[in-house]
Amino acid sequence: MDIENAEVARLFSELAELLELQEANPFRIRAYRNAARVIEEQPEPVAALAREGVQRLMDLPGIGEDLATKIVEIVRTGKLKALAEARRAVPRGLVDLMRVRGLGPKRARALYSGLGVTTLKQLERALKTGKVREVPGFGARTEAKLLEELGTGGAAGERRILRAVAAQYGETLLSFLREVPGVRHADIAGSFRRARETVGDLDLLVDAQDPPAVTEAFVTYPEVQEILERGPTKASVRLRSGLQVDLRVLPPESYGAGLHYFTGSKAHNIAVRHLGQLRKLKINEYGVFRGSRRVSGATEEDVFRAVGLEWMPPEIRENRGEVEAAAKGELPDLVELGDIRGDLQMHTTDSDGRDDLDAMARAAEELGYEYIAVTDHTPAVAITRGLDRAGFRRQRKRIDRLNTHLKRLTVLQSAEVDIHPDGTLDLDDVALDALDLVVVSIHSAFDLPERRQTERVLRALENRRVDILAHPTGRLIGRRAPMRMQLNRIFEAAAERGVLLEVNAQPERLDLDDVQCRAAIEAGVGIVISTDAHATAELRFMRWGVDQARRGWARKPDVANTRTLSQLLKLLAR
DNA sequence: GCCGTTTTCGGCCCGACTGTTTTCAGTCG
Repeated sequence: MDIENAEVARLFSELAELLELQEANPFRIRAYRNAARVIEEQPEPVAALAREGVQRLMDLPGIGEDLATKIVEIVRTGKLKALAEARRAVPRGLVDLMRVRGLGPKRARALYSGLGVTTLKQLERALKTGKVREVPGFGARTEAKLLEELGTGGAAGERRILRAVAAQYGETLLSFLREVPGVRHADIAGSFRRARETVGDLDLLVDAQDPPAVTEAFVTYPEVQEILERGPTKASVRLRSGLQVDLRVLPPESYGAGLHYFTGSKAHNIAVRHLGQLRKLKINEYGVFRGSRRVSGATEEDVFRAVGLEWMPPEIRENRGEVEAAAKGELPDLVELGDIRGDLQMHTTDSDGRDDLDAMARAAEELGYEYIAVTDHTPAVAITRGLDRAGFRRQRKRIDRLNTHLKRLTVLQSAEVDIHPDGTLDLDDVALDALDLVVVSIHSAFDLPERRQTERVLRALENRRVDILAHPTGRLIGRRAPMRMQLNRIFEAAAERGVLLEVNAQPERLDLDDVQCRAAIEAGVGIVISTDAHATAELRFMRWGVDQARRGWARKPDVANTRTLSQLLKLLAR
C-alpha cells in the first residue's frame, strides 16, 4: 500500500522538531513545517505524484528540489535518511520535553546540557529536587509552572475540542465582554472564525476605550479557573472546562487589522504580508503601515484593499490558493446557510431518532425548508432497529398522509441504506424503487484494506438507484479515523453516475471534510449538506455543515439542496 | 529549504508577556 500523506507529513514535522533542537536555520525549519502542512492537505496521494516524477512534486507550493527528492525517498523506502541522522544527533526524549508548555527548543536543550535531563520523568525529578532553578535562565517561578504543567498532563499533547462545543463557551463569553463598559466590539477570531472543525483555544478580540479595564474584567469572568497571563492589552485564561481563551484589546483604528491578524491562518497572514512587502507596506495587528505612518486598518476590507485584494470570507483563509484567487478577482461566491432549501438526511422514532415523523416535519417547516428527506435506517444496522421493506411501506402511507396536511413543506421518503462489506445494499431493488431518493452509507467493517473498501463503495454506487453517498469516510473526529479508501476513484465514479456526496453536518462527523469537499467539487461531483438529525434540535446543525462546505470552497450551484424541490427532483431523475 | 514585477542571492511576519534579567531571551500565537 502507498504511504499516506499524513505519514509523509509526520516525518517532516518530526525532522523540523529535531532541527529546532539543533538550532538549525529557522527558515529551513519553517520550510519543513510548511511542507508537512501542504502534504497533509493534499487530496491526491503524494505517493502517486512521486511516481510521476520529481517535477510533479515541485509543482506543489513550498516544495522545491530538495524536498521533492526527500518525498520520493520516503515513498520508495518508507524512510528518510536525514531524519535518521537527526534522531542520532539529538538525545531521545528532548522532543517530548519541548512539547511541555513553557519549554521550547532552547530551554529543553539547556535542561539537557545543564542537568542531563532527557525524559519527562527526569524533568519531574529535577524540578522536585530544586535542580532546575540552578540552570541559567530558570528560576523558582518557572520551576513551579513546569511542575504544574506536568501535573495537568500539559505534555500529553494539546486537546482540541469540537468547534460546535467551543461555540457554546465562546458565545457566552462574548455576551459577558459586550457588557463591560467601554467595549464597542467583541469577536471570536482565530481558527474558530475560520470555522475549523476543532479548535485548540478561543481568540477573542475587543475594541474598547480603556484596554486595561477590559483585561481586568476578563480575568474575573466566573468560569475562569486559572489566569495564565495578564497584561494591559492582552490576557490569557483557562476556563473550568479546560478551554484556553486569549483576549486582545485594540483601538478602533486597528480593529480590522487585528481581526485579520488574529483570524489567520498563519500561512494566510504570511502570504498577505508578503504582498504588503512587495508594496513596501508593513502589516501587523495595529494596521497597515508605510514607514511609521499608518495607512489603514480600521476594517478588514481596508487591509485587503491595501495589498490589492478584495475581502474574503475567513473560511478560506488557509493559504490554499485564496490569495491568488483574490488577486485575480476570482474568489468563489460561497454557499450560505440561507441558500439551503431542504435537509436530505434525518432519522425518526421509526429507527434511532428521538422525535417522530410529525415532529421532525414541523421543526423543518419552522426552519423555512421547502423539503426534507426522512432517511431511517435499514435492518443491518441492528442497534437502530432499522426498517425492512414492509416497514418502509407502512411509513410511506404515513408520509403520504402527512404531506396532504403540510402547507409549505414536502416530505420525501428515503432511507439510509447500509452498504454491506461486499458492496451489496441492505434493501432490495423493489424496496429501493419505492423510495423518493436513496441514501447509502457504511456502518460496519470500517477497517477493510484500502482496495476492498474502495471496491465496496464503488460496487454500491453501481446501483443506478443510489442518489447520495452519506458520510463517505465514516470518520468521527477525535474518535475514529476515516476509512482507508481511494477517494479519487470514488469521486470519479460519483461524477460519472451523478451520485451526490454528502457533507454531513454532525459536529463530530463533518464528513466529507473541507479538503475532500473541495477535491470532490473539482472532480465534478455534486454535494449535499445534510444534518443527519436524530432529533428536532439537531436540524440546526446545518450551520456546521455549511461552514465546512464553505471551507471546501463550495458555491451555491455545487450544493444540490440549495435547489428548489422540482429542480432537485429533476437532478435526481438523471 | 524556498523563492523571484526586488532578487538566482538574500531575504524569509511580527509583537506581547513572562521571568529572569539589569537590558533581554525565550516562548507563544
